Amino acid sequence: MSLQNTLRALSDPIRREILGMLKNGRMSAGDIVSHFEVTGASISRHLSVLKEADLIRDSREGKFIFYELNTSVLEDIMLWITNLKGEKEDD
Amino acid sequence: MSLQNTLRALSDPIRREILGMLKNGRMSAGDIVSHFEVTGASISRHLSVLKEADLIRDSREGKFIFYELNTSVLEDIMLWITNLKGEKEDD
DNA sequence: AATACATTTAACAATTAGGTTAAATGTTAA
DNA sequence: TTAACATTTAACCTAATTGTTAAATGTATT
Repeated sequence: MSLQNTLRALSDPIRREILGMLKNGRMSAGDIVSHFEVTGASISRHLSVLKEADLIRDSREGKFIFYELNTSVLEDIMLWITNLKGEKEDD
Repeated sequence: MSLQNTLRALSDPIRREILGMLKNGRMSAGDIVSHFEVTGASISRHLSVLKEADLIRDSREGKFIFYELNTSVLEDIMLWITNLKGEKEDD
């Protein structure tokens, strides 16, 4: 919801890896968990951080909760960086 | 030196503000400190985090240490984000 | 060499973050 | 409605982060 949230969410390697996995399509929480060594509870909290940052969206389907990537907030980071570099390329 | 370091460095609002200040040119540590409410020691550690991340460079000139922005590592973040969004725009 | 100034480093306290296990919630199916 | 499964939430622990003050370092000036 804010640049702060987004950057904080991206500052953890597990969370970045989750985003990378979701690039190939949506996955259930369980499928995501199975790619890591840490517990489901731990991944669940990572997912909630990503969700708070609006980097992912979730939707329940029966027993499963599916997560999918939402890249729109990444635009803000791009803008911030571009601006820092001197807004040479952006309008 | 790594995406991890860079993103971690950017995840703190004071550090981002420091970078924003340096956009307008180099500044001494003391000048940077005077823009914040926190102590010099605290800013000094923020500066060292930014330096470890290679986001700033320092050079001593007499009593002063000047800091300047180094935007080159931001490229890596741009690439990572672009790739996550589907590498539609990059090569 | 002694003092003063600019900045960093050390030592410590408070807060935040990330991990674990156990309990709770939501959903499906018997 | 009970049992089983998928996931989250709670309680707790440890490690990392951020801030403070005090001491240390590096440079300039007298």
